[in-house]
Amino acid sequence: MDTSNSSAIPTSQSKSISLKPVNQHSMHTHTCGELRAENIGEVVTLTGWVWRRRDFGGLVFVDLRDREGLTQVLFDPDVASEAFKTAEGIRPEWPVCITGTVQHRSEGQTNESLATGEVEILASEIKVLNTAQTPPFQIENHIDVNEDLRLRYRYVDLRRPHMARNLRLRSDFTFALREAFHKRDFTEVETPALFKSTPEGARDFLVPSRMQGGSFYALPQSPQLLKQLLMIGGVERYYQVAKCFRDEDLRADRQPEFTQVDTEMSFVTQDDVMSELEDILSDAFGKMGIQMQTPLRRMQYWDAMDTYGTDKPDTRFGMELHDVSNIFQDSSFKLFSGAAHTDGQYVKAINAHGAGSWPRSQIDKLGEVAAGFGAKGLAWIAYREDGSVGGPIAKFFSADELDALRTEMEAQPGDLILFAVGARLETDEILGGMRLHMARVLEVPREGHDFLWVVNFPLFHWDEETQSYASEHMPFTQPNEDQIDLLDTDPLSIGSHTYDFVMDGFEAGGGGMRIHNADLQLRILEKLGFTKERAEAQFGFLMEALTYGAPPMGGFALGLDRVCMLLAGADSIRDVMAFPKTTSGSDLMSAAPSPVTDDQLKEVSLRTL
RNA sequence: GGGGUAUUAGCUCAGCUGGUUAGAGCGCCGGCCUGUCACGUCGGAGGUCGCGGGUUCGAGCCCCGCAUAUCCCGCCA
Repeated sequence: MDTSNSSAIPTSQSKSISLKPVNQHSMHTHTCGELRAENIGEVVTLTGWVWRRRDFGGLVFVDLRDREGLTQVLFDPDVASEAFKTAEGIRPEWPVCITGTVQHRSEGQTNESLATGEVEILASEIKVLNTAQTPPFQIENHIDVNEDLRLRYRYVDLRRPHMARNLRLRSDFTFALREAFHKRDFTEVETPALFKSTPEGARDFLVPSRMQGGSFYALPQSPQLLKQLLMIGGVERYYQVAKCFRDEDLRADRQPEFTQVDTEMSFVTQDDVMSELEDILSDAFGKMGIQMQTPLRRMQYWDAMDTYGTDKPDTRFGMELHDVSNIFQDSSFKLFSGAAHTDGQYVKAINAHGAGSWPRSQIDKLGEVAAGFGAKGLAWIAYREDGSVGGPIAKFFSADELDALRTEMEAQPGDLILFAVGARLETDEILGGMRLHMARVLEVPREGHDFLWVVNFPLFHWDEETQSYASEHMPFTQPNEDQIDLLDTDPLSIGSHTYDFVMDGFEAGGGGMRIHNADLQLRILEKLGFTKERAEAQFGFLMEALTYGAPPMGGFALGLDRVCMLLAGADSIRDVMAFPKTTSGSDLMSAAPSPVTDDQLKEVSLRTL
């Protein structure tokens, strides 16, 4: 969503990183964002694109735009008749080179919304460097353009000031991270983009091998295995700005290729890694003008689930989940009292402030929303403005129950209490989803940025579909040492050395300590349903490496695109990527993916003839 | 794989209950204009109403299918 005003000046977000070029070589003497009153009298040359042209017949104004901003150029036939004639014929988006004298604008004609608004250039010469077709859409922030058109003409879209600003912001933040890592003696190592297919987890992008027909590389889903091997290789402190590839369906915050700022450390404890990361992140965010208080809050996984209904809570607003099972233990409403008396069953609730005055029909529609989060129905009670209690199930509750509920939920007149009944995770996820939905609909304010760790994820969860244990994070995660005995008796209760970095309700990064013992790694893989043979075929190289003196290690990966999206205030990571793909995985500009020739297929043994 | 929304001029959109020649703003082209800055003003061009089928005397509008974009669920160790 474009919220910027019409002043079309891309500016770098980060104040502390110097963007002033040193010994810059180019056709111009100044940028279009640079000239001020102190430059008056100087003869300057600017390059850029024609943004707007205002032709007064006897006088032409041109706003010249480059990535730094806008400068007004004045063409006066009495000063330069050739240049004036040329200026009458130029059109928007033509690249031009203009030479002239910086002068103060006429009395009362300065433009305060423009950084260069005090001055203008009285042109003596203009060189047309190229012409341009009328662009498919106008180069303005405040125009919403269809995504397909923007992507088809991405190079035009990128000229829009907010897009230029986003790319600069991303560059600044990436640089700040690199600086932070580098000055803490991390080594940046590039790992291969052609690697082995390890189809656990996300689907791999496959690359057929020409030299070994019938065999395939895969593009890495992350450098996870490679960075562990780097630790075994003695790198000790590694980082990389790494492209990752996952062949899964897209979302506003998911692209098939994306960037992680990946890191790993050796001879460390979990606290060592988290403290180091806090230093690095607060350093980098600080350079973007964002204060991050350290140490960060650490929230236990199950606390996050039970209180916010998600493992990536946005804690900038309340509306927490409450376990109200006790209140309804003896209720005549059997759905509630039944659950309250059953082990592992809960009655939980959230309070949506202000939705209690909604009309019945609107509240009923929430049931469909809740169904989307797995609810079979949605029970609710409205505390009406007139003091009465509304809702189809209100009649089942005693005055005591309603009072206890009112106290527990801190319900005021006009509040709406939404219930979920069922198993722990089930109720958490339903109400977690409803909490975000209600916050969005009720426009609950969410100011500033919110950072926290969610720690101690379970090692496994039970996958109903495959009827097997599955890693909550990934198969190389170090289990809590004092719970390893539970592997054979109660694996689901084992916690792990894991930490997700949550920013504004997004999973902005995640990491953990890794298994550095080959036997334990094999045990875990077997628990995940691997036979010894398959574990060997898939991860044998890793387990072999672990036997050559693997140090204790742990690390982290930051989702660079998501963080940049949040920093830019964008709605999609597409807006902080230069050339993103559509939700069907197409590049509309180049029309990739596209068919290839039979000859190409034969070369990689995908077609025989 | 499933669900929602959208698709009308170059762009963003309006188009009522199915009824005459499909409109607006911006942009574009041309004229006029020496202080504008989203300049003003006068005029003009510009439409396979996403595509295919159907219902109807008549379809931009109703029905079916398809395509594309987008949001969400599944999926994303």
